[in-house]
Amino acid sequence: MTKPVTLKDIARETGVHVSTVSRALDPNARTSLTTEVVERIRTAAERMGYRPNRLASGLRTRRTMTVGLMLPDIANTLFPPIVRGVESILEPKGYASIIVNTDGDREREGKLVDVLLQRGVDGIIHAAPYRSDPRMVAVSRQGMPMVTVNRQIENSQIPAVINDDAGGIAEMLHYLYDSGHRQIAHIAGPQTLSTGRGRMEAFKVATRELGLDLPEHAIAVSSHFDEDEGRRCTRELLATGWKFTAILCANDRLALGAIDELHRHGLSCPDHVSVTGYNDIPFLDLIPPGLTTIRIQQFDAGRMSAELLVKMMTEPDATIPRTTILPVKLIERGSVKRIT
Amino acid sequence: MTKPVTLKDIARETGVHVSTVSRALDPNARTSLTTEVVERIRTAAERMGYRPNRLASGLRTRRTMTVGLMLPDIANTLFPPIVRGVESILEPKGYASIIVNTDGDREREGKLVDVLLQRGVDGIIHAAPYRSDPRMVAVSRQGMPMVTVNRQIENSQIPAVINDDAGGIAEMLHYLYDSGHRQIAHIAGPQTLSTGRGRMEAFKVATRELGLDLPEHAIAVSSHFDEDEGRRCTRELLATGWKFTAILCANDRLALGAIDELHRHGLSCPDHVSVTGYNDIPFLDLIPPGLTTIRIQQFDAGRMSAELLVKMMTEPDATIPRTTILPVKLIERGSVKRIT
DNA sequence: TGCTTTTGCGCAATCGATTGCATTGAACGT
DNA sequence: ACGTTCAATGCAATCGATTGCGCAAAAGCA
Repeated sequence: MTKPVTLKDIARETGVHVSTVSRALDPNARTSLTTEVVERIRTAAERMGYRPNRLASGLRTRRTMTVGLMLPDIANTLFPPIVRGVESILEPKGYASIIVNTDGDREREGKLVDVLLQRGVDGIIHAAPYRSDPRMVAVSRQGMPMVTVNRQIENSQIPAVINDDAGGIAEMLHYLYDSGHRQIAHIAGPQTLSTGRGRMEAFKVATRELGLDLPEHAIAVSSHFDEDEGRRCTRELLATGWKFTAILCANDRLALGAIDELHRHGLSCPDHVSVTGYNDIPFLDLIPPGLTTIRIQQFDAGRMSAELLVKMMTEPDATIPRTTILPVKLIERGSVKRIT
Repeated sequence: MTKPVTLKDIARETGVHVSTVSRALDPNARTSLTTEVVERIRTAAERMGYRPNRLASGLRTRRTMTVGLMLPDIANTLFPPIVRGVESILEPKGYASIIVNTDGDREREGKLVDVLLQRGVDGIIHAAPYRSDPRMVAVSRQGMPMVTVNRQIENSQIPAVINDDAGGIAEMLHYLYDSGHRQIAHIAGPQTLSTGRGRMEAFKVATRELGLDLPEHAIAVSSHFDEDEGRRCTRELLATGWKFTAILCANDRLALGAIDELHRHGLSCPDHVSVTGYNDIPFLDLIPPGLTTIRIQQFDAGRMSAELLVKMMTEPDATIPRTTILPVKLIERGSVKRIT
């Protein structure tokens, strides 16, 4: 690699000291320097193709202008829009981000946090925390600016940007109720995740408020937010013998699995059973019968989490909202049938 | 942030010089040190929770153990699997990656390369280059290890890991031919990209070899690999009045757009017109009529590109294949109808 | 004009880890 | 027993940028 131009090179070229060059190139501290000198240095820097060495400046200032972005899995379509939202704020401000995939594995999460710390990130945006996540809480307590997005760590002071799960689930349940459904099953997400737990709690609250008296086995709990678990939980529900007319699923992939499993049992959606999802992942509108779901604002959630993080990194004493809840929207498609 | 433990801290604690600590902790250079000392230092380091500062070591050694990963858009489902493939190699070796999204914008690409250079990346994996991309070629010429994946920069020495476009297109065309189709249109990808250009050339070659005599306007060229352009090109094809029975599209999203546009004109796929895609993006099997397409190996492409890059970074004199072509596979679904 | 204040810039330490060279002490050979 | 060799560790420079302090010259003041 051709040796890059350094401050020293510019200093030699312009006949001044490197500290002068440093000051001349610093847009903030350009105090007490002749404009003539500043101009001379800046043109020289430009001409020589100077690019500041972020490593060196990071070492000295203890600010690397790097943030860590922890995801469960970038290949899960839920997360790329969050990433873009985050970048939309960070990149213009000069931050670069290191993305790591935890695969929902606590041990990996631990290793990856270490990786981020070794690289001296200025802050961390965590889209894959567990409801209880002592390690991340500890890192945060040590003073590392941190925000969670999409999920949250319960009983912690870590700011979270989440979607209105309670509102979304309630709205969906009312929608099913208004469509005539009374026997409504729920395929819940993993109870170790705030989204899985929160949506299940919301389901219980909302059914109670509606006066629905559902059997104990109306809820099947999945261990992963994926199609296979959607299928397994559907089998579990069918095996109870209970005659439900709708399944409210904690996310879209569980719902896709549920629809598939219903078909295998000769039950069609929505003719025999209505199914609803959550998140509104891409291409859902093209997949028959068109999953009725709750659209969440992934990009905005990413954007807002980055805004909060920047504030935490640059204004340590600023007041940061503990929880930011974004509104959601019911998307009506074909997977819910009105019954009488 | 609580001050991290440094070599100096360990040196003070164990009563030796920092250079001794450095050597004791270096798995390679642990030569000529008493095992007793090494052991004492290593346990102390462990106990104190030492984490090496990658910035400092990178500054000194000029190896940051960081690579840049340039994508068009992480939200495009084609790319996350490539990213995971890349990480599967880099992460275990201690590399972190900085991901940037070019959005197919040359100016942005330039800025982002600068960002990567400032951060002293040891190498770059580029999944979003143009067929002609002088800036990236220049960076490569300066000695920056670089590999392109999925696409390639033509007339350059930059190693590329790509899929067998010629083979895939030929296979698909033969498949259509064998299904009785003779009037076959092509919606080509952007001609500024090696994939768009290459697949179109392959289409021409393969039609010639089959003795198909297609009209000039059998090919509609898109400006982006997306649904809207698929629709526009389909309108263009329909407007010619030529009676084609199949459209071979340069990628899946163009194909989805094409099917949609055909429907709007009262033409169904595959009953009136057969349509084929390329890439085999997720959920395609769930979208009727099931797009017949070519499956490419994204994860493996990512993995191999990372393997090549690692080799370039660690063995500067190693021989690196200029082009690595991965096999593809035709996935038969319902969007092609056999005609007589 | 002589003294104080301000301005403009250089000096040198610093961030944490690495590494060529110097040094010390012990082992070795004769 | 004494010079030589080698093993084990210390010393100090270095990577590139930043920044508190200091110094000299210029400006301001009476």
